[in-house]
Amino acid sequence: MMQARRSANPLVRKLEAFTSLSEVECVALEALGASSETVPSGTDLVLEGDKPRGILLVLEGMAYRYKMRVGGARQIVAYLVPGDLGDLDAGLLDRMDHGIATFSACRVTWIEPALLTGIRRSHPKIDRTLRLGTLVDEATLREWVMNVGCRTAVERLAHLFCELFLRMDVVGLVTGNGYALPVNQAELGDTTGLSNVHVNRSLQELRRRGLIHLGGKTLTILDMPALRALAEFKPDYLHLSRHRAGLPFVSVAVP
Amino acid sequence: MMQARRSANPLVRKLEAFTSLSEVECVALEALGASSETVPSGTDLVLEGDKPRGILLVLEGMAYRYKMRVGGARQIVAYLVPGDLGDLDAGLLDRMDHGIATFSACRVTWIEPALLTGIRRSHPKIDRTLRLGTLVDEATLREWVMNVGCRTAVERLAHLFCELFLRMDVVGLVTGNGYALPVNQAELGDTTGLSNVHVNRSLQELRRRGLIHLGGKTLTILDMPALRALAEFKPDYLHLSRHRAGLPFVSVAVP
DNA sequence: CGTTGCGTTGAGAGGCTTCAACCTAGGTGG
DNA sequence: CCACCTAGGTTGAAGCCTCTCAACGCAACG
Repeated sequence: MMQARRSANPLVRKLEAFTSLSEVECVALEALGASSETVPSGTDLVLEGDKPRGILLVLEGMAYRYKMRVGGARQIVAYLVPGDLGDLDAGLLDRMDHGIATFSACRVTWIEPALLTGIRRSHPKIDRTLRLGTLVDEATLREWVMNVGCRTAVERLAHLFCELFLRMDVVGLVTGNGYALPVNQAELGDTTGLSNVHVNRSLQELRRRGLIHLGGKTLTILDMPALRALAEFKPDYLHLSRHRAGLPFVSVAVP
Repeated sequence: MMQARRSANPLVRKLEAFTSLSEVECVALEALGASSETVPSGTDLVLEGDKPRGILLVLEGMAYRYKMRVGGARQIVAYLVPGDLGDLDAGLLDRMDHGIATFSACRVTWIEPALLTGIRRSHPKIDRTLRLGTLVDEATLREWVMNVGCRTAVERLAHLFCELFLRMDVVGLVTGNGYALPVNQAELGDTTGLSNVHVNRSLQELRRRGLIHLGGKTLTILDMPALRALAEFKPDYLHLSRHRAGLPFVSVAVP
């Protein structure tokens, strides 16, 4: 075994994509996932206007941040996959300007701000890496503005699938070039600024070109180079220095 | 005079919109703008792929963050107005995933990361407020995803103008419901994901409805309530607790 | 076995883009 | 002082990408 056994805690797995952690640091982080709760799909974890309570950590499942228009239109502004953490400094805000809900059943935990602060103070490397994670979240938002701002429907979906592939791979949730995507077509529409009808047609286009297979809430990427080329996907904004993001077909299971 | 004289440093003015600063804290911040350089409009301050050098602070003028597509299309993903700071933790990144350039002639300064770290360590309130500023930057990005994702052309422009009004007002750069907007129609298009032609027609629509006046690089808002209603502008995401953001016509000059 | 959620398909409408031309103001050089 | 040049704003026309509305299929489920 060249590689150390990977932690069961997705936050540890994610941070290890940015840096190498010591045993002590891993243990400190593992404690964060100790007590967790499981919520069904479609649960509102945070409502717009709420006072933030603790820092959300997703351990299993997929969730999303969203904003609503008065007419009922919804814009999904971020996906949360296992290992993703809510805003580190959420405690500074008096009220949330957006909501968070679950795509699928999720195992989540709410971290006491003081607890996290303590860990960050006693483990500078963890602190640095968490702050780096925040920068990546911001970079991802910029990429999403780009996505809805100047890509076509097919390109937007392709880009989303490329991004999620890497983010899921980092936490070891890609198997055989596929990953769980418990998101229906209407939700993909709210993500990409498209109607559900047009999402449907664009997905057919991606399938017809032999780029993806999407069924049973699992997305499989059949031709990663072509999908990346179509989306003009440049993974640098995810800053996964230790992860072999440049390789077209990256999988965790490596000798 | 009920109100203390406002600092000449826009960063101080901005932070005072979030919290009240002591004399000592103000002095510490003022030092950051001591040495500045002036750059002409159209200057590339940071190129995509660059290694970040210092933390950018805009003192005068307007700049923007952008990303390019290979075909030459450009997406502007953020505006930087006086008082706006680049990423606090930019030093953590090895290379920038986006560029920064100036709309107009700008006075800027590059802050030594160690200097800023020192100030943050010795002044906890400044530290908190700067981190709050980062949260607001992120919230603004989410709002921009919303803007290009699910608003019409006219609504997108209206929303942008409402947001900039408040951000400029916070640093005392609104006079008579107008502010400097040194951005041409093609650039507004790259901001909102529209063609320059359609920006032109949408601006005409806003003028025709008597909502704005735009000429000579100055934007004047003629009917703020109507403009806000059109854009569904809810200023909460800017978290300007101390600023009277809720008022339709806010001006700095107050008895 | 009806209901419900979700994917799929068709047809028509509309918002926005592209291309192209033209206009205007400001700056520069002869 | 005027001719020219350039950047940027404006307008028209044609087309297409995407939306809306509506219907239908289908599998899961009580």
